[in-house]
Amino acid sequence: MHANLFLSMEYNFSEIEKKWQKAWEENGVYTVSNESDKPHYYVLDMFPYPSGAGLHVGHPLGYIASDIYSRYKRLKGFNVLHPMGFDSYGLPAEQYAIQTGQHPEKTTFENIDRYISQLKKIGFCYDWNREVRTCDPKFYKWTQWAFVQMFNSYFDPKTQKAQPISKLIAEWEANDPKWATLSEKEQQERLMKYRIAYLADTKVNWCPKLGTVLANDEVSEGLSVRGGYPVEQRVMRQWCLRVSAYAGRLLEGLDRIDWTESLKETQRNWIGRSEGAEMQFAVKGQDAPFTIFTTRADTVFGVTFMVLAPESEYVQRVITDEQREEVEAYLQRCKNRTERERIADRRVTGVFTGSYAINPLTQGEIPIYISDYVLAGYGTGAIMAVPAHDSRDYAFAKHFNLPIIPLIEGADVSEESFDAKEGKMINSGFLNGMEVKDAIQAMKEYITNTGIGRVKVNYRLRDAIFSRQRYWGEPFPVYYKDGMPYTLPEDKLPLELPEVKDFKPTADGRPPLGNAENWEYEGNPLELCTMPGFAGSSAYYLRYMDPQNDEALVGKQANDYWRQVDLYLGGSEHATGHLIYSRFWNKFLYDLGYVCEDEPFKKLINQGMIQGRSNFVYRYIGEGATGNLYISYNLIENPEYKDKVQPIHVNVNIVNNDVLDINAFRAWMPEFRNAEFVFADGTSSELTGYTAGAKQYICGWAVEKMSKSMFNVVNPDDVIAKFGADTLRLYEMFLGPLEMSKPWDTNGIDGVHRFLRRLWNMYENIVDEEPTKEELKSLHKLIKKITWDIENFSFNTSIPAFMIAQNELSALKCNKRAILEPIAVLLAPYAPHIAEEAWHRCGNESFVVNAEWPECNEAYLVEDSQKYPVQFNGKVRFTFECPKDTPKDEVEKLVLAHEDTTKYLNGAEIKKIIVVPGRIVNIVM
RNA sequence: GCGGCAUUGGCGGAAUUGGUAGACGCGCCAGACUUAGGAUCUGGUUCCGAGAGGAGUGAAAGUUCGAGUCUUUUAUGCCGCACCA
Repeated sequence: MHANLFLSMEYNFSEIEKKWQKAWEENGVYTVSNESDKPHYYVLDMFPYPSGAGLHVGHPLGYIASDIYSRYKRLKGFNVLHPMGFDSYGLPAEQYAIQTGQHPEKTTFENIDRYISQLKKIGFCYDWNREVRTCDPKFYKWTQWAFVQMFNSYFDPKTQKAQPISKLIAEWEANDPKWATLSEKEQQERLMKYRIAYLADTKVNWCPKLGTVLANDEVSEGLSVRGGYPVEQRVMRQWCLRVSAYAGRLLEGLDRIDWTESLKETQRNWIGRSEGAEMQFAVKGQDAPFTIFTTRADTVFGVTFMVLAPESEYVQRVITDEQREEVEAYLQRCKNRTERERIADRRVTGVFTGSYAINPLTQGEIPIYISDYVLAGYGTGAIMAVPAHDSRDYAFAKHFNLPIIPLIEGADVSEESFDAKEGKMINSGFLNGMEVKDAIQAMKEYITNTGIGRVKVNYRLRDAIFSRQRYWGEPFPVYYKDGMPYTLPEDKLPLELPEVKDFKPTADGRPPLGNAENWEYEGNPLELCTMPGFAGSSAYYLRYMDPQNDEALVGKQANDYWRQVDLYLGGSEHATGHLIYSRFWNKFLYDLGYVCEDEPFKKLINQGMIQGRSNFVYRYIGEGATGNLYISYNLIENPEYKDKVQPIHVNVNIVNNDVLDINAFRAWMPEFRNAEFVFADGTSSELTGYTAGAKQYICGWAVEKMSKSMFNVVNPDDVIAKFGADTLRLYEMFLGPLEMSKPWDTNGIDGVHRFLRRLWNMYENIVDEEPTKEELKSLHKLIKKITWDIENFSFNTSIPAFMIAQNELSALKCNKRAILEPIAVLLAPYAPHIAEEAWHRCGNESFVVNAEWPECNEAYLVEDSQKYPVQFNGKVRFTFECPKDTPKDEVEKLVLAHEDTTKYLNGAEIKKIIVVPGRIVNIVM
């Protein structure tokens, strides 16, 4: 009887959460319509790769934040699109399948199912009817479709827009008599140089271990980001996307979107705009000059040699016969060096070609060298070297004993180069006496006027390599005829991924699709490569707007309604990959009129990473050690144990608030079965016979990456089983500011759980009584705070606000509907299940997720003490408004004359008035 | 080397426009209830000091009546870019 009564009051989170998740699903509460009178708002999470390990506690951080914002926007009366899907094509999914010896389709679907069940338990308000999977033919039809559009388009530099390639053909037909004389193949070859998706022989990052080429953002320090395998440079015929054509617009668009400065800066670096000049240098004894790029046109008078990249097309032209052997040896050496070796070993290397260039200003003869410090892919692959004012040229000049001519007054170039762009020019003909900045400008004008060169903007951004010699990706809708590629007609899309006998990658780069039978179109062979992982993720946000549409990627009506992603949440690791490709892809579709916004993501927030928090036990290894005695962390600095203990990672799931569950520890692994302990108070389990309970063993801890080998992975399912989804959601937000990295630390989760339990108790017996002024103040303070927090993405500070309100109201023994009902609404974004139950306990039939957000009435917040000045440190403070430029003594007079002054001071004697015009007045009494 | 961000008690972190630093939670201390406590409740908890009082937001300087907040210098940590001419 007693026990039953007690149980009925208990906060049974698992029952409540199951009940409401079921009710929401059955009633289609989160189903979103494209037809609504309400204002629209689109909140998007970066969709996950469904990896084999499942979700850990770090993954949902961003999802929880976006869910809070979505629910808030709904309560504010918006029609909110908040979808979820799976980035299920590409390397990670395939690597997992290979490692576990299964077909990628099987593992991918299993992983997705697991992800969905984990996500559903957390109580997100996703509209699952709109789920997309990039490996679904219904979805990748539109990835292939976009590729076909890119193949059939070119970038018009005049309008800075993509145009149908038919326009280019029409122009050539009209104005270029040569065009008609070209063969079909020659015409195709010429067009290929303009297409936005094009096939070209390029230097690529080839990763033998993964058996595929990789894009620049998939390679870091010469190793593949995925797996960390070595990457080498190779020339291969590959599909590429002409992303570089959009460099200017990608850069300029950053100014119009609400992203963090650091992320924009990362993209600006990656795009790498640099303003400079291209200049022609004649080669002695040859007709054709070659072109270099420089940002320091002012330093032409100090050029003492030229350098070509080893892969430069100029190289063969300038090798003299006597130098040929030496040069070829050097070129061969460069070819064999991996990217990683080149980066690791930065010793100066190079070779003289035997030829000389003519300095266009001094007419002096300068030697032409080849060195791998000049990159073929940037600028023209050739530079003019000014050792006095460029550190790389300086190192080269010192090594080969070449002259160094200082060009700036006072620059000491005996030990190192002077790279700064400041000072007065010397030794520079007509530039002498000018400031560097003016000299750059003057030289640009000079070379433009004399025809030596022209002003040029260069970008570091390269075209994206779009082929992968892998199985698990979108097939290209491309067949080959006479060695040239043609795209499939649109009504043949999707071209489905075929079954193959062996899908594993090959070390020699033959794509697995070569194993497919009948892989041809009308007797012509189909492309064997597949698309990279970023293909499917580049436009998925558009598909959510209109996921069932068979006629278009996104229907015009749906796109006009939702327009773009209003809020995008995800990790900053996608800054130079997905977030560049998506912006490029969207701009391309915008140019062709398929979407109505030029930028895909209006506002973007990066959630911080959740690191692991590892726990340690300390095995005694000193004198007489048996190997199964463990010393409590607080004792390891004691003389008897210092330097005689060995830290061992212990599973964080058997540690609670750094206290080890010693029975669970003994059961964890056979080697710990007979473990004995020295507890926090110095008593030993051997001596006292304790096995559990009263004595505590304290574990040490450290912040490390969350990984299996450190036994610090925490599964959200376990947290939910123990505390419930609402506690998990609240606690993840409570950990700290959204955008900061922080360790997952379970210490303190009890505090949040306790709060929910106490709150729960307040909804036991609701009454319809008039609230007091104090109760109203608590409520309205909370409304104001929570509203501000959510609008400013400061979710971590909301939880304390709820706790304070709960404390205040339970001290007042408040159980009034007028107070508790709006609190349930305020809580709904954060802890939707308990809020729903509370809402129903207040007597509501509808769902709290459809309720209306309460408005704060400031009148309840005004206190008598706030109407009058706050007194502190002998000063009286209040705000006195007057124009900012009022002189100080004038303000003093105004203050003294003001009726409030006499009222506030209430007869006290004024000793001093401190005035800050337009702001605050302190009056010292 | 270049760029961005951070630094506040034993810990995570508050302080929203320059206005009483340390909210809230954890941990710890004390008490209540209890056979028991890794349950619950109440109170305390920045540091030094018995106290009055003093010091205090990585360090140093500056602006200001007033600085965690603004400026400069500097130290440390994290992240991004890097032979990009």
